[in-house]
Amino acid sequence: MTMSNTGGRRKPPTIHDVARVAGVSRGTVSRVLNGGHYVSPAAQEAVNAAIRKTGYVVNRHARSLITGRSDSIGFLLTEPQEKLFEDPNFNVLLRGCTQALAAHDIPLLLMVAGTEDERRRIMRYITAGHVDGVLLVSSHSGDPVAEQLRDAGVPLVQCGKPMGLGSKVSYVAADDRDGARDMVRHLLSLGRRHVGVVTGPLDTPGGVDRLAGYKEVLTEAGVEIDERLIVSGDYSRASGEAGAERLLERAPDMDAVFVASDLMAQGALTALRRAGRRVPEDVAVGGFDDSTAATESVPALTTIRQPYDRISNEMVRVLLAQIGGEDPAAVILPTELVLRDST
Amino acid sequence: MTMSNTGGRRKPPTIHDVARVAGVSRGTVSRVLNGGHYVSPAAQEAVNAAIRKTGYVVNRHARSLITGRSDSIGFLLTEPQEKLFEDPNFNVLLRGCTQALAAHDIPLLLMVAGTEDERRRIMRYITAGHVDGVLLVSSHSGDPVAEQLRDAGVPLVQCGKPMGLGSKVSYVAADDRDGARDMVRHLLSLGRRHVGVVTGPLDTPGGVDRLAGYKEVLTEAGVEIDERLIVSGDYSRASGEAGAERLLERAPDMDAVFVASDLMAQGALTALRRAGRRVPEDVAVGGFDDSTAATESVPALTTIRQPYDRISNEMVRVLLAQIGGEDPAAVILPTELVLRDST
DNA sequence: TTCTCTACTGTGAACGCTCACAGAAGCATG
DNA sequence: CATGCTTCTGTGAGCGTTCACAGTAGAGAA
Repeated sequence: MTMSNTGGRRKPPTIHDVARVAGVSRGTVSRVLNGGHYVSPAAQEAVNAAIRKTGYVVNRHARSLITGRSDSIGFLLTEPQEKLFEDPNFNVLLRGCTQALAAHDIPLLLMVAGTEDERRRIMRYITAGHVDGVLLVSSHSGDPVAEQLRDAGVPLVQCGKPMGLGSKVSYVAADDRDGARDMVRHLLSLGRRHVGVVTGPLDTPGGVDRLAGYKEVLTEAGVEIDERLIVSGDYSRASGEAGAERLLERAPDMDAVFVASDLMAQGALTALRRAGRRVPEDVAVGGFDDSTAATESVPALTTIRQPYDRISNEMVRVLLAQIGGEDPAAVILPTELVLRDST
Repeated sequence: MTMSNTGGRRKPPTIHDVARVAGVSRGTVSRVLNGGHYVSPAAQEAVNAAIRKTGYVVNRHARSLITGRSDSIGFLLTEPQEKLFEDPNFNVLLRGCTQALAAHDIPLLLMVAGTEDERRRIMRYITAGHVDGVLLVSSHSGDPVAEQLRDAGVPLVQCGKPMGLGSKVSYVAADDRDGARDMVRHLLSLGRRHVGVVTGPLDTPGGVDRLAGYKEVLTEAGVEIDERLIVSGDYSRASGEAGAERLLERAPDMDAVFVASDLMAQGALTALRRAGRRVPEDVAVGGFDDSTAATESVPALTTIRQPYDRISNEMVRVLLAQIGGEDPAAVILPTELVLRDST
């Protein structure tokens, strides 16, 4: 007479069971589980065999209860929700972080703070110690969440350079300024001299740095900076379209434009097409990000590749280091010019 | 002389602290926390006040240790990783599930099983009871993961109809067949009679059902089914492009095409443009999904809207019900025809 | 009065693990 | 031979909850 297995989950084996099977004590099993120092090779072996035999998996709740660590980390997105859907980079980042954490056997908790209500609940959850650290993604980068978390003593790494420089918060970012420089240099090298720019939001470091790179290269090349050729956007498709329209209106002789995100560049292409300009013959267009939008556009966008795979890896590395007691760190990664059909 | 706060996190208050402040016992606090039955109004009040005052948040690890529940659920994606980046619907689904779960105060663990190795680790994690249930997204829907989880007694809801009908697995899906019918009827109503189709993968129910809907409407309308007008794709942009190319080659008189995903439809637009066909004048194009790809295309795609917000809500609802002891359930949601510029 | 029933409250035990400590065994040193 | 050191092992306590149980108080019925 055997019990039927169907339906209910059977109770999983505990550290006790493993100890019994291996013929050792709980303590020894625990030591094997946590690095195996001060354990004889024989015991080590016996315990591992018993783990395999019983199919034991550590109960993380019991462990966390005593260690105070949760051995899980939060991926926090504080964005109006449309952003999540619009930004193709987000996926890449999320996937990268999941993978990097999986290598450490650390689960990722996804938290989206769209509304004020969600924000409060999430903050309570985090500060209650239910995650060991937070990977923060938020583009309106004066985000109070970062400071709140830092003040609560929660290890934190932000994606992208934060606004308040004084705040000691770790971050990982691409080199926006240098990327912009590369792109504008490239446009100049094509012989274009009336180079417009649609910037990102100028209350974010990314927006500011990309504009700074643009100005720097023009000055360096002896091209006078023309305020008519500078308009600002907010990284959305629509703002790219509107921005390009305004540029054409103000400076019809524009022969190239650096658009500070691929999504905006897509919008700019639409506006240029509507105005009867050929790309790249009449106007060369340069984007930023190398997102999926860049390859899907017609023509495909010349753009600046942000190394999102490396960014996610670095974010995880820096966060784990910080949880391990190290000081906050800033990492800036190089970008790369990707040539396609729009220039 | 006060201790500095900076740096370390202070120890959070426990249920003991709350009990002391409220002047009641642990048991009473616990009862308030779990629904408040058999608690006097006065005690109720005192406990709530004490919770506010102390800033108490329940320690989920301690709770889980004794209840056996984890009060968290897993969002499992078993896909080759490119899919994650390509599919704009994935974001919508993920966001929807996060939100629906947040309403129940349940954290979502994101798990991506790209490699065989990841798959094994994740299965061990899940079957060890570290999540109470799983939301499964996988397009190659003969996925063994579903059966494995079901056999392990893990509550499970799949997104999209699973292949093996015999397996008693919950799922939530859009009405693919009916959506396809609507689209093809629409194309016929425009006076088109040479309607091609680029199907989804025919080893998936979605692919099969959309094709079935197509055939059904044609037959119903007395239009003979022409095998030259049927090619199959795999939902990727590239396969849509190749598919449309093959259709034009085999049936140059094609005046409409139903493409079983927006992403493929984008590819089809590229192929049609290259072949010198105007859309929608020469060839009307209908997509499927109403993803962001549909509005970003030029021209914007007429498509079939899948109610992803409702799908995610239903997935969560069905999963929680199943965790609560109810039987597996299948939910099929209606689609909607969205008219844009491509037809 | 005495009993029963209901509404409420407190208490000890347990969940599965890690940590600190105590102790044993082996070996070299005084 | 005692002493110290290193390497290894077992044991009790406790992490913060929930749960089952016992118990109290008050109301109504006999």
